[in-house]
Amino acid sequence: MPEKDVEATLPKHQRIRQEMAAQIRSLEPHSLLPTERELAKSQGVSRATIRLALDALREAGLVYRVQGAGTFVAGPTISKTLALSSFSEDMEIRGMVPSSRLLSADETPAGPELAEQLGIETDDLVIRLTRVRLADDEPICLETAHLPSARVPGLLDRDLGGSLYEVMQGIYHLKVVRAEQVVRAMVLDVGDASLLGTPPGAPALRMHRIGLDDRDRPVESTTSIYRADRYDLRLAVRRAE
Amino acid sequence: MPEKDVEATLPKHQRIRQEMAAQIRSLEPHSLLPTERELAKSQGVSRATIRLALDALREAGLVYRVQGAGTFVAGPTISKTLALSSFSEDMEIRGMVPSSRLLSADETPAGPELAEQLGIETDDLVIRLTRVRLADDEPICLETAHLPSARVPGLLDRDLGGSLYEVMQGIYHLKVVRAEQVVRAMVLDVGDASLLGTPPGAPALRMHRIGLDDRDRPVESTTSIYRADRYDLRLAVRRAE
DNA sequence: AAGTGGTCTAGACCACAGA
DNA sequence: CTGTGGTCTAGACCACTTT
Repeated sequence: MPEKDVEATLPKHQRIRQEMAAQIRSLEPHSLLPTERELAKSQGVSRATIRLALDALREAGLVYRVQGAGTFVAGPTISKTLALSSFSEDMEIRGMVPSSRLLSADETPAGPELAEQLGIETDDLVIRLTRVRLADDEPICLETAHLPSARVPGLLDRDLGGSLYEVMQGIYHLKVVRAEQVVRAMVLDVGDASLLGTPPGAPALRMHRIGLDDRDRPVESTTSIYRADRYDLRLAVRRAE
Repeated sequence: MPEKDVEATLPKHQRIRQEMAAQIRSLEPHSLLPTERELAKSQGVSRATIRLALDALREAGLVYRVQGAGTFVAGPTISKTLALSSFSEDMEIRGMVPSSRLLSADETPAGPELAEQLGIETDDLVIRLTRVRLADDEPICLETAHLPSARVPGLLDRDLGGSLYEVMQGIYHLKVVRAEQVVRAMVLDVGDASLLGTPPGAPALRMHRIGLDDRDRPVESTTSIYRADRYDLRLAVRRAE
């Protein structure tokens, strides 16, 4: 029962954050929350701990604070703060069933560009996976991932039909916690269009991602091509400062 | 001289954050920073204050922390955390000179869709601005903004050739601090293509934004169409939690 | 074992909003 | 004015790594 253990060892501010998040969903936008001092008292913790929880809720776009006035429930948010997510998670959030069709899986020397992106040598090996990603059995995305072979030994022998992130984390203890993404619009050529089941010349979103682990080391360089008619990118952005 | 006053009234953790950000830029990636306790001592503040500064630096992607080991300089970041920015700011960051060609400016009833987005009544008035946005005198983006007339009285009589956000903030004290964006790929039709100086059928990024002020009230609904060959979207994303 | 960041406490004063 | 969130202190113990 890891479930209970995890909950038991959760820091207080995270537990409080989760409880409050659940409650907030049932409140009207712009309703006033209890004051930080009241929450501290009722939860039996210090105000600093409550502030940690509220900070996270504000970061997630669930509440906003007005100095001198109080803390309020935010308006509805269609999108999280563009949390980094895998294709599988992304589709599950949208209520669809993700699947995958493997087109190719091999190992080659990185070459100059990938070596630079992944922080390895030009002739170090990388594993290259090309997959069609489907949601509810409809092709949505064409994805080519490159991983440094040294970080994922034996990956090619594993089941590659599901979430790559889950395999990376579960088997290799590789957690992608940060990524740099570049998004462009493009039109599909004949080859890509046929793989995605669209007419050639249809628009698509081309996303390139370099994923970094918890020590800021690059662990993936992935290019994804999404059908524009089945996919959009939703993001909540906040002013810096 | 508001300059000095502002600096003088800056909270300590923000001042420390700025100092450290400047120093970090001259350090090698993955170098070890002083410990939080050392920083607290050398800056003459408490550890909690140092942590506030470091939290902001981590949020900005400049450092990462490893429990038990220390705080380190992050690798180079091509993109900020997709800070919310206006077209003008966006182009200036890319080292280009932004300008604007006004196509139309008028006032109409909101209608059901805009009313819903802006939280106003269907027959409340909105100001609609359509502009071609240029960078270094080349058309980049076709932008249609809708603002609730009640929030920006007399806007149509002002100079609309520059940053709308600057006018909103400077004249009307409207600060957009948060936005919901939806990004899609599209192909340009004949009309849009000719305004942007591209062939019809060329790809473009279509971005719709609802901007919210510091009290979470919608203040703009804007659609921007960017030439794919002159514009990409760069974003740094982090894992939630 | 020693030292790091992660969490938490119990206070305090400040700047600001609102009646 | 009162009460709010914003900032800050000076501790303490815990979880974790060992650049």
